[in-house]
Parts: sequence; structure tokens; C-alpha cells
Amino acid sequence: MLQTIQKAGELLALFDRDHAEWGVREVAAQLKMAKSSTHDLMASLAKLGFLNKTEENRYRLGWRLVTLSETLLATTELRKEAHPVMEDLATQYQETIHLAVLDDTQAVYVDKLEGRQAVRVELTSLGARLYAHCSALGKVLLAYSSEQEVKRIIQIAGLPRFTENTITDPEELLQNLIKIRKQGFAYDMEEILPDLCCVAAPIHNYTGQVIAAISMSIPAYRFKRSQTEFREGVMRAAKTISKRLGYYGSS
Amino acid sequence: MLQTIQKAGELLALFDRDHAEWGVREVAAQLKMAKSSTHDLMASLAKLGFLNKTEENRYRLGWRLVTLSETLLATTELRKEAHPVMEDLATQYQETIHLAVLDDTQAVYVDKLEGRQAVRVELTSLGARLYAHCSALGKVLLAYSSEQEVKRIIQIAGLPRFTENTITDPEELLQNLIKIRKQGFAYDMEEILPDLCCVAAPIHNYTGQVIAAISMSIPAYRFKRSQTEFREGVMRAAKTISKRLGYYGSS
DNA sequence: CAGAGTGTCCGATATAATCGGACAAGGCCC
DNA sequence: GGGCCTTGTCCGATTATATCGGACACTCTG
Repeated sequence: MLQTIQKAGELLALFDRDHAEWGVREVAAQLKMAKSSTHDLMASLAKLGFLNKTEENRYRLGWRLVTLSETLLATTELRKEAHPVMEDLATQYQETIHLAVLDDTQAVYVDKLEGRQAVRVELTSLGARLYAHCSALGKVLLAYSSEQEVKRIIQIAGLPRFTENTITDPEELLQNLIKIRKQGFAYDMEEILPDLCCVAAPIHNYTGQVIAAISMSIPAYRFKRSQTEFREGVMRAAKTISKRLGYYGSS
Repeated sequence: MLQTIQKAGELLALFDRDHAEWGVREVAAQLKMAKSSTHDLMASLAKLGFLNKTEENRYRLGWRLVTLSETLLATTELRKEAHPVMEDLATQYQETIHLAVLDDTQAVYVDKLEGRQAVRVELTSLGARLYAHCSALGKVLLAYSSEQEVKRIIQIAGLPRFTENTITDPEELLQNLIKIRKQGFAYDMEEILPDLCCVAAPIHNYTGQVIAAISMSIPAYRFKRSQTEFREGVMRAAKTISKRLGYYGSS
């Protein structure tokens, strides 16, 4: 691991919705580096477009990140194949649809379509990350990972509690994942937010591997009314996308 | 400039729509580095999420770029203030609206709304970059930059020709920019693509500085029919956004 | 089964990131 | 307005670190 790159990674990690702007000194303090080294690092990142220097000599994230992000999304065929299917699903149910992949220990939203109902679920945006153990998407992605990978993720990320329904016992989670794999879908019954339910299903590529998951998010009162129908819609969509990606597995 | 960061920048620049996947050796050849050093660099970037290692040990861009990009967009108040105004404009004219900032030598799309007419303009996506000298957005952004900055940009990026209307003479461009600044808007009369016209206007922030530009893209036949109306719409929108950002300048 | 291709790992060397300090510029209070 | 505090930037010596060539394991191909 190159230390300079590591430092750059830590530096970029400082930027979030609540801390959009940083000065050299603040970063130096946070990263426990000399102010001069920090300046070298930040100036370099700014020159390359990863950071943006304001008039007051403070720093924000740079537009090159947007360009790179768009390149990634444009070249991910998963997204290209999934999007029209997601649109069909959104049209049919008028609920919020998400597409996610597993990245390190968490699920990352890769695409999203918002429902148009009056009461709708709207929490997250593209690129947002979710704990895997308490989201339907995350649990599906875990269910198709190796047991040692799941254990590694639990080890690193833990199983923090968000609601009274969150699964916090490793053994219970592992049992749950086996069931999900057998069924081919996962529920999130208010495990991350009260009043929010989701159902997710796995997307396979041409090698048969599960590379992503698709989900529908629905307010609890609406979800419990027609759970089976939502589930079948999501599973049908997941299978359609898998086929488009060259998967010819079961059914 | 830290060399390691510089190398990381060059490496990430290799990834585009036509080259979404790279192996260690290919990158080493391209960057004229030893394969082992290249491996160290790529492995580090991958560990931090900036690259994604495929099963076949090749590398793609990593999802963390999407997360960072979203953070940037979410924390840019320009975008927050501009979006609703862009929506109004899109509703009224049903044409494609762009929001862009100047990044280094080029204009970068920061937000976009697509028109819903049958024949519409659809070339670019969020984060895409445009030469400044041949787009309405770019010319507006240049017009409010210092002359030395404009000269620097011409020096580095050049004035490549795309259509017979493209301005390729530095002196002519500089004269054009003075006029644009005086008028408060810029046209792109098929200077980058035949049959595509645009009109753009500057967005000021609370310090009076021009920090962005907004544009409307219209097929040439439609544009020439009601040029003045399109122009006034865009200029009105630009002024509304500027006011929202705290600008109390002229009119 | 041999060969050429790949990515990965290792240890010595020389380069490059680091640090402390000095400087300049801006804001603020008395 | 002058002094004081803060900020970011620059510089040169030192030490830590990225670099390189080579060896290895692996996969695919002929």
C-alpha cells in the first residue's frame, strides 16, 4: 500500500455532506500530518482536479470526480441493461426502485428511480452506501457471498442496531442468509428505518455469479397490504435483467 | 506536485468510455513505469475503492468515485439553487437545459434536464467536458475570466475546429468574448455540431463573480425561428439563479 | 507439456515525500 | 491604523518510501 495514496484516500474521506469544505490546517490536524506535507498533498490533488481550491484558499471536492464517476456508470453494462427494466417496474408499481452492488463491506446504489406516489420513500441518492446486514439489497448480496466473506464483513463493519428489528446476532444473520439464498429474495422489515420496508432479489451475470441486486422500497403500511405482489414483481425484474446479462440459469 | 499523486491522476485518466478496463502491464506500458510499481499503485487505488479489481485481475474504475461525486454534487449549493429554475425553464420551452462550471480549461456539466420534444438534443451526460471556445456555456465562462486566463486556456487546450463555424483564431475569439461580456449572453451557432444551436448566460454568486453558466440547446431549425425568445428565457433564468445565490448586481 | 502471457511478491537502492521553520497575506480587535 | 493572530505557501535537509529488476505462481494456447 503506497502511503501517499493512502493519505489521499483518508483526505478525500473527510469530505461529506456536513463537511464540504476544508482548510489545510484542519486537514493536517485531522490526519496528524505536518501542515506543509498536507499542503503538498492538497495542492497536488487540486492541480489534478480531484479537489477544488476556493478563492479563500480552502478546498472542496473537484469536478473531475464527477467526470470519472460518469465514465464508470456509462461503462457499467449492468446499469445499461437494468435501467429499462427498472423503469417498467417503476411504471407498474409507482414505488422507488434501487439497483446496488457490493463494494467492500457495504451496498452501494448504482441506479435509482423514484416512485411518484404521494407518500413515497426518499432517503438516499446514487452512490450512497448502506450497511449490508439491515437492508434487503445488502442481505441479498451477502447471501450470495462466501461464508468467510460474510464473516469478514461482520468483523470489519459490525452489526450496528438501527431499529428494534435490526439483526444484530451474527449467527441469526447467517441463518437468515441461508434462507434468503434458498428463497431467492430478501425482505427488510423496518430493519433500518421504522415504517420502511423493502424487498430485493439477486441479479446474475453470464457466469452465474450474483453481481448486483434490485429492490423496491415501500412504506410499511402499503407493503404489508400486498407483500407477495411486490416480491413477485421484483423477482421477475431481477430475472429479466439477469437474462439480459447472459444468465441462463434456473428458470 | 507529489509524483505519486501525479501518477495516480495519469492512471485514472486512462479510463474512458472506450477503455473501461486495464491490466497492470498495459498501464505500465502506457505510463512508462515498471510493472511492479504500477501494480503497487493500482493495488493501492483498488484497496481504497478508487479502482475495482475484476475476477480476472484486471481493473475498472471503483464505486467510491460515484460516492465522492454524489457528495460533491449534494454539497454544491449552486446546483441546489439552480435546479428548480432549470425545471421551470424546461417546462416552459421543452428544450434541453445545461448547467456548467469552468474546470481547468474546459466546461463541465454539473446539471442537466432533457427536453421532451420529439426532436431533441441529446449528446452529453453529467460530468462530460466541453471545449470552452466552441460552446455557448464555455464562451460565457471565458468571457468573465481574465484575459491572461483565457490566453492560458488557449495555449493549453488550443482551438480545434469541429465545424465550419468554429472560431479558431485567438484574436477573433478574444473580440467575441468582449462582445459576449457586454451583451450578457453567448450563442453557439453550430460551432461544435451541425444543426445544434445554444444560448447561454452567466450566473453570479454573492461576490459578483461568475461561477457558472446556464444554457439551452435547440435544434438549429427551431432555434433560428425564435432566437430572441430563447435568449430572453435563458437570461431571465440566469438572473433568477444569481439572485438566489445572493447576487444583487445590475438589474 | 512447453512456452508466452499474465498479476503478484520481495529486497536493495536511490529518489521523493516529509518536516520544521520562515515568509506573506488577510482578518480582527483594541 | 498598527499590532497580533490566523491562515496558506514556500524552501532545503533528512529520512522514510516509492521504485525497480528479478523471481514466482498462475492461466491460456499451441
